[in-house]
Amino acid sequence: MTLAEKVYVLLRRDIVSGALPGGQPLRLEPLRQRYGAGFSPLREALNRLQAERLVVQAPLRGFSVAPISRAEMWDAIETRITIEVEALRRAIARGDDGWEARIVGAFHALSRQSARMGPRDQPGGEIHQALEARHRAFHRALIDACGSPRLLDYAERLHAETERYRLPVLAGDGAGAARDVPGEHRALMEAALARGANQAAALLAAHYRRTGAALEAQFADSPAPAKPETA
Amino acid sequence: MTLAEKVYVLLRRDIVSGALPGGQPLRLEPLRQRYGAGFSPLREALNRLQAERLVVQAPLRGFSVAPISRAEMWDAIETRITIEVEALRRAIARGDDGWEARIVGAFHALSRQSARMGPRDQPGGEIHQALEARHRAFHRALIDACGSPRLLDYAERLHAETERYRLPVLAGDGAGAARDVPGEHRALMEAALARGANQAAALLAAHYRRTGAALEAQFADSPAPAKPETA
DNA sequence: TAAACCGTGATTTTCGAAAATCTGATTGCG
DNA sequence: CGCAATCAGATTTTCGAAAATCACGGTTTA
Repeated sequence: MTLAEKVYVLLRRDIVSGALPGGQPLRLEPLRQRYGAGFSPLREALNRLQAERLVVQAPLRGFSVAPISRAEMWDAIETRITIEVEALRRAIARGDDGWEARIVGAFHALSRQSARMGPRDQPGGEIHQALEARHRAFHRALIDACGSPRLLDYAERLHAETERYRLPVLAGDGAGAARDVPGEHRALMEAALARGANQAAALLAAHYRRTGAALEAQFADSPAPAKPETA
Repeated sequence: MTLAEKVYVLLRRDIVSGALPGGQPLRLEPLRQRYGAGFSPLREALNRLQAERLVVQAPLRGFSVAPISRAEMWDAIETRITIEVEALRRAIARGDDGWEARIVGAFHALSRQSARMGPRDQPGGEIHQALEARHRAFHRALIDACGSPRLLDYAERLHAETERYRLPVLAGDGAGAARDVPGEHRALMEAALARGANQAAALLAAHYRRTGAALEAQFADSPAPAKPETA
């Protein structure tokens, strides 16, 4: 693995996790020290991330982390729904026994790790990171049999974009208020295994929209959503 | 505009037009002479193109133009249909008078340039390039009011990917055999203006699938689609 | 006073050399 | 004779310096 690729992975993780918050300028000298790489691999990684909408570049004024906003969050979520619903429909139409088995397996692993999470586990901790990995693996397993490398690619990118809004919020406490996420996952799995395309699609869309609604709180204060009146 | 960005635009054009054919290794020293740039801007451009699926990188073995194949072509086309149909539905739901006006205008400009094309115009010539630009502008105008920067982004990328299969074929003669492309465009425009979402979606999908079918001929010989039998 | 002009320092961008790695052919050995 | 090890040339990747550009504060001028 080349150094440029390592830096790409690290930078991506730091942006998605929120360690590098939206809008933050990415000056090259500090990045050089942080990631122990020269200008070339750094700039290569930044250019790749720019193509993924995680970084923006202002010519001759450098890079910065792509800003976040309510509108951007919803666009990422709704686009993700468009992509993943289509992929899910195709997977339901094409998936074989192996596809079903991997869904069941991924759901089981997710449930186990979910049970392992205590209320005192850090959002960045090892237990939680494993949970995130299995959550991602479950959603990926659902659409894995869709047969389209591009849909899977876009799904992966939109996953990263939406995680930028979810992961930092987990630090707060009242995140999953009155919501049965494992139940949603189970219903989704059962609809997929029963080949109920319409129902699975509706469940998947509702799942992501509910997450989005729960994440709206973080925008409650400054970047106003509605029309300005007095100020 | 930085040098890296210029190189990106040039490289992209050369790949989409087929001047750099699929699979061709992109050695850095020749690229350096061809585009008059050092390693850094070249590699930055290549990294961006890699994220757009126009270039592939083998670590420590350099870059090459993303290979083309029947399967890749259809994946690009079907993904494009998924994206643009969704964007078109949203545009039809949201578009205002300005959206309608831009569609009518783009269609008019496209028709004019289409009439201007004689049978002796080169595929790379100025007249034909203007036609391509207006064709692209028309399809873009249809979905411009969708309100989603990501859908428009993906549509743009998939447009580039599919053009890789269409542009080189235009050099041959029997391309648009027995096909009324302007008529398809007109029907599409009329369905969009009439806010017939389902019909417009069907017309758009058929439009792209028909193009794909016409482009299948180029794979007739060597990269076989079905199972190999004797050889 | 306000606006335009110009240094100065910081930052990005680009360059070409140096280091690291791969490819292919040759040699040596069992 | 076959196969592993080795070497030379080609290529990619990385580095840090040099060039280009920007931001900003001070100065001059109308």
